Amino acid sequence: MVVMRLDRLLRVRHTDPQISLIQRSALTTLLRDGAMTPGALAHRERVRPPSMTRTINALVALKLIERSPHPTDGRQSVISVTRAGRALMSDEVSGHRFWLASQLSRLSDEQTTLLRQALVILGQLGDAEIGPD
Amino acid sequence: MVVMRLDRLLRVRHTDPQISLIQRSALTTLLRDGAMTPGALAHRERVRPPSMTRTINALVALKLIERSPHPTDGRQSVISVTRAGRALMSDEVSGHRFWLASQLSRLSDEQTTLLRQALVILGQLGDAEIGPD
DNA sequence: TATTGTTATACTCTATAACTATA
DNA sequence: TATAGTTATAGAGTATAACAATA
Repeated sequence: MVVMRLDRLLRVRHTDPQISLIQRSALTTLLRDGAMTPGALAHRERVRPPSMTRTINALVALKLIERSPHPTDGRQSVISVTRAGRALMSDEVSGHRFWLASQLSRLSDEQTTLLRQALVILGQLGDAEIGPD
Repeated sequence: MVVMRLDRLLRVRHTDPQISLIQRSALTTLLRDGAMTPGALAHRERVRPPSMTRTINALVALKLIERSPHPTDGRQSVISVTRAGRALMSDEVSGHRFWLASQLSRLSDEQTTLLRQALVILGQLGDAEIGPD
């Protein structure tokens, strides 16, 4: 229940409408783990390929990511973050332009540390059925 | 990002289709905080009144909650959980019938304790702008 | 005139099924 | 024949705007 309400809160408080939170999530994964195919990205993001196709199309239209042909398999393509995409994410992170940042700044160091550890556990829970790939 | 992916995961792994997770959340709030008006419930759940109207209608149709006239204000109504609603939630909790329970059982005691503390902090974060009411 | 709640409508994100192209 | 990806379509959940009833 807490997770669901936080999710709704994040969507509502997401005051930078340049890109949606889903798009941001995909972009973050691409930056963290490097270029990958649409299928791999869908897998990482825990959505089905058609859902990822829509997100990819939106980000391509914004020129934040780009499709390149796969070197060996003509069916696949490789998605990578453009210079503009990196700039956008860099701006957002460095500028602390989000409601979330101000909320987190209210916490004590102990609480921040605890949350950091909890996120690791929760992330692993989410990854459990997927594997490190 | 972790919160969003957990939210998607919970929706996908929600294997008991008797009621949706949103309906479950509303029911949990009503059980925890007692009967209240639709407006108050929408406020607690961080959704707008029209969204809550839909959830309430679904739960009323399932006879899990019921509307009663407000004692002093004819515009409002009071939503309370029915006997069937209590029974459903009781069954679900005691039966540990969810994917989530099995996932959590994989964790060590230390991890469980840490998560429990983290949920308190996250819950307060979510409540910060709303107040104890 | 203000407030509570509902109805009407539209948007976002997700999914399954069907289709195209390549392996 | 199987796989990767896209397109078509539908469902769930949320929002804003407009409306009805009551304070």
